[in-house]
Amino acid sequence: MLLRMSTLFLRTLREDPAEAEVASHRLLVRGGYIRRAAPGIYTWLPLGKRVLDTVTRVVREEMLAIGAQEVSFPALLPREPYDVSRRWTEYGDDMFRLRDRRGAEYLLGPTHEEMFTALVRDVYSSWRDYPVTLFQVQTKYRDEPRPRAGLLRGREFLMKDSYSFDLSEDGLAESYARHRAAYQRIFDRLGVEYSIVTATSGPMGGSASEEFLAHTPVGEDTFARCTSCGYAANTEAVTTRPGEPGDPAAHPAIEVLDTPDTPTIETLVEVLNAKRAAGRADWRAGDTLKNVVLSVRRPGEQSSGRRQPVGEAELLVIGVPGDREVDLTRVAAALHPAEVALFDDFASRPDLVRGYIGPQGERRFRYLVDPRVATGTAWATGANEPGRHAVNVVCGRDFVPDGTIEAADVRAGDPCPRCSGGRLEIERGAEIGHVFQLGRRYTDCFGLTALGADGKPVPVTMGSYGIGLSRLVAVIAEQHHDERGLAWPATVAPCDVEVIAVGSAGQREAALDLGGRLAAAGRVVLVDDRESVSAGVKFTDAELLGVPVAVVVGRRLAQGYVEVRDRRTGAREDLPVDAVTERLV
RNA sequence: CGGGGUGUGGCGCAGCUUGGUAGCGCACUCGCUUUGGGAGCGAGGGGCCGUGGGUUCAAAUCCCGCCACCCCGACCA
Repeated sequence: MLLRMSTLFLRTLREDPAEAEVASHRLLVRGGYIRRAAPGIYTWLPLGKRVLDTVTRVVREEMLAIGAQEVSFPALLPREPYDVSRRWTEYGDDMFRLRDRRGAEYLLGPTHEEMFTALVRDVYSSWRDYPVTLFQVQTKYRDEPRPRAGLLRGREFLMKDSYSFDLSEDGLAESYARHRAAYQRIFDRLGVEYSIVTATSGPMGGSASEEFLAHTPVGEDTFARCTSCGYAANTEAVTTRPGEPGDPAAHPAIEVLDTPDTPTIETLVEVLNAKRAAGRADWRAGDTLKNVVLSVRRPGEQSSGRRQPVGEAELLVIGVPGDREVDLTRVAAALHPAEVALFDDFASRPDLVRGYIGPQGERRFRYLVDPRVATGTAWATGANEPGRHAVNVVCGRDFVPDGTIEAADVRAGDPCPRCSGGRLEIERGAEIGHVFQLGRRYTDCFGLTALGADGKPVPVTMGSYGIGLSRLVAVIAEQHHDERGLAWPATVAPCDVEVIAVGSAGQREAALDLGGRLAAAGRVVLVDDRESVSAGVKFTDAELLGVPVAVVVGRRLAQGYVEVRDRRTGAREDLPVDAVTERLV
């Protein structure tokens, strides 16, 4: 295929768009790949459309290769199936909702579990029909609270979603493994650097779940990775190695100290050392027990889909070692779907002495602790009176927590929860794929069963697998660019070669001729045949667009030579015109 | 939802303090020159100055309200 720059629907921008912060957004807009239509909603221009289609094609090929069958649901969906799954209410404000002229309610699909489940129920009935995997490539709609970074988080985005239906846990595990392997092939082919991390399942519900996170500092996910074993997990899902349990009776009795004006851990440590509390002068923040008060709200019934004040807020206190912060993202993941916020209405709870809270004695709140707070460990903590703290407060003797929770922040250097001796490092990533074993959450509520060989119904278990296609374009741009512009991997580039004509009509004709021959040999070629555009503009545009190879047809044409440039390495080489076809085909 | 900021031709911005009927660069059109690293000169086309109201002889500019958008934090492919 031959594209001519003189007629291509493209206008590059010399300056960065004001709103674009991250490189992929900036360069895709400047290079004329996409344009903003509305917040978080983008128009694809010819070059961008080509890249998106290529990414889609690769994904489709790998899905078909594992036996998945493609279907296509509407993006505009009726309310009823989402009532069945309760998501019409549970999805909240992130769902785009609308009414038809009769007042009937519709939504723009944020994800399609319901539709797939109902479809399989309506079409299949026998155990002989299973297993089956269906997928689609569909535009999804989510009214994100904050769209950002161009394609990285849009309100409209293109997604490949697939769903497996199996009659056994083993079957589900196999479908899951096949998808996981297919995803690895996809991302490898597309030149993406990524990690597979264990994840929490979020609002879809279900059990086993892994995310594919592309490595990029502009990603919105943080994950931890072990430097010696293969462990990797989203920080939300990182588990903490429990503290060593000990004998609660082995510690001296509680001792209460006057510690005026010590509202923070740092001041407390200073005072403890100054007073040689419990005969020690080596107190550190990690020896104290910090108690953080949260209010937790369970999601309640919602009738209209608008978010309403729901339920009573429940008070929850979390105990973590004093050298740790409570990471609200992790708490929210642990308590999902409840909503979590820092508690600030201390006036209403005089039993909670701010800055001096301890779990010992009688307590009127639910108390969860970090796994490091094991039975038999002793702590310095608040004495539930203003200006007083207690030492030798022993877990299992002076207080018994109501349970443990993953609430403390995860840090680089923390011990690996899986192997011994391994340490965690922290990285940023953008979620480009998510695979998980849903189980029967949807098949149960839609009554999807298969008629078994013995004439009895067999439950169907489900897996759900997604790839963000439009986000992938942004991620690839993010991982493959430099200060001059994009530098696409060959597999996703909008064209294979850009032939740049520099000079007069002779060069232009030669460039078109060369481009024609490359195209005839099966390459996708962009020829910059623009007249009255200077060589400098053509070179900088070529670097901005990021086609992997450029061929400059210019001053050495008279001697029969052209220059071949590699966008990635910057390498340049003069070649006889006739050798170019051989080299690039 | 909390914090910061911005709305002026397609893009990037100035003008606002001190009201006088809109300007610069890029892009676009025409002509001549130039021609391997964002060319020069000349001539052009294109703007409800986010929106509603108010003050005034006169509002992009001053006053009040509203709306929208962007960026940083809580959510997800």
